[in-house]
Amino acid sequence: MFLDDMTEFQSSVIKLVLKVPRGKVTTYKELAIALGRPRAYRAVANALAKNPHPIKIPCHRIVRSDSEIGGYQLGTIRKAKLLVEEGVEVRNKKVDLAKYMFHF
DNA sequence: CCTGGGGCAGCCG
DNA sequence: ACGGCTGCCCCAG
Repeated sequence: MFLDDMTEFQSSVIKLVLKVPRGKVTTYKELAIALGRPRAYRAVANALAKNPHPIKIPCHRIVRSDSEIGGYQLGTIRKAKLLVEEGVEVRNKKVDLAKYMFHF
């Protein structure tokens, strides 16, 4: 499957992302912490940026710590749309973390 | 609200 | 193998 041809780091990031339920979000930083590399948030973002299956992998549920939805391979607009479809309200490119944040 | 500096896996020469 | 970039970032100032 898609977890094959990628590094350990990358696949471990993907696995965690798959745990985030619909209607919830988490941050790049949270993922880094969950991975035991609290300072690797930038690398986490990169891993998702190159993810080969943006459809099967809900990387749109990963937002920035400052509550901005952040970037997306297929366009920020698309990311916002996907979130809204899942029930996460997005206003001015921002989400209510206190309300939608998923904790590992 | 904007800015600089920090931090890290991947990619490329 | 080595070193210098480059990002779906973060946070203090």
